[in-house]
Amino acid sequence: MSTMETRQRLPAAERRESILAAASVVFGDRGYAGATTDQIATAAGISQAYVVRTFGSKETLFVEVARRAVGRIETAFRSAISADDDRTVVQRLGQAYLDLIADRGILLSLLHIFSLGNDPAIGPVGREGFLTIYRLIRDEAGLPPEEASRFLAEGMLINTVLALQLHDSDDPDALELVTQACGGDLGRFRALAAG
Amino acid sequence: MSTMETRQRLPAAERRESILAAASVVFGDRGYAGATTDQIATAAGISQAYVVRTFGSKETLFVEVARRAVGRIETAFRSAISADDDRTVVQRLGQAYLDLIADRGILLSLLHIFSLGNDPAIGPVGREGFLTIYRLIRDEAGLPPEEASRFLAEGMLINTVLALQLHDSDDPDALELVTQACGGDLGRFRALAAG
DNA sequence: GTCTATAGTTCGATAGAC
DNA sequence: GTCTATCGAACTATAGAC
Repeated sequence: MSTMETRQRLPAAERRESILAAASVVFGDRGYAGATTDQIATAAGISQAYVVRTFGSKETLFVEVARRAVGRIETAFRSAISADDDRTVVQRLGQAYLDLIADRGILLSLLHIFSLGNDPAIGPVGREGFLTIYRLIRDEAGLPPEEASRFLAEGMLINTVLALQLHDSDDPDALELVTQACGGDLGRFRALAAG
Repeated sequence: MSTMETRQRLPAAERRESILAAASVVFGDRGYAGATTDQIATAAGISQAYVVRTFGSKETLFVEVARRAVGRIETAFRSAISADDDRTVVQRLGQAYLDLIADRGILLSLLHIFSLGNDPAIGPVGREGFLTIYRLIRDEAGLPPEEASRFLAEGMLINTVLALQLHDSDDPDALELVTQACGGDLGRFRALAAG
């Protein structure tokens, strides 16, 4: 008897989604060049060849993951902007950004995309995504350029401490820094990152 | 007759330095996994085998580049702290950080190191480097945790717009953002990045 | 101190069966 | 819709000559 459960036959759209989800995690952990289509396939529970077949190439898949990640941020921010409770817009946006930590891979994939501005295929996608987010918080949330810039800076710090896994460190300085980066609630940061 | 100039025989120490300088640029552009020892060798004007021979492995070379980059920041910051002119410490540190853009590769290599916290060999080096810089600006420059954190955040944003090459964009929003990120002097940012 | 040659591995992509 | 098998390219690292 086989220890492997039978592979499921899925409609194309669902299979695409499951591959994108797996790819987001693997790309987030290892970066574009460091990730292999075989690791993504294993994470998605299918064969390596099928991953490539579904998206045409590793590069196309990465770009799709990148666009999805930016789209998730846009959605989360628009929802935060229209929430209109007793907090300020910036507070709501910050909260929304932190919540994205729970979906492992989104912020880390973006970090890797933004670091490859030199790549002829990936660079333009990264620039477009970054500017899209900047315009959203400036024009739709109404933050002046200076505040919008500061907000993005705080986001980049969150991405960095998340990638470095400083929240899992037992160094008191690391925890102090993570606490500052996430606006005070270390426990929440850790819980979201552990998810 | 050969069109290639004769290769120079250098003392080991000098050769190591020239390889490290080349590796810093290539790793900064492509990341750890994306860079090849052959690209580094070409940039350094020597053979691929000699690069590996000199450092034992690509990984060892990358770790050495990372430690050098952190060391450069430490040196620059200590110098800024002890400068003691009419500016504030934060202003001097910010200026010192921006000046590092001129040495192509330092900030970009660091960006890539910080994004690989999950890697068993590279992760610890990244965490150690990041915390070293945090402690320096907190304990030696005397910034309270909140200010130190904000300073690091601004640094991460600078790294990001630099990697994305937004300073070369002709999009007005990109330029506005870079201007904010570097504290107002876009021309200076561009000049430094152009090298 | 530095090179050429190459071994050994890994990886993305394609072909073709079911 | 999904797999197995495999090709060909790219890359790190080693061996050995000069």
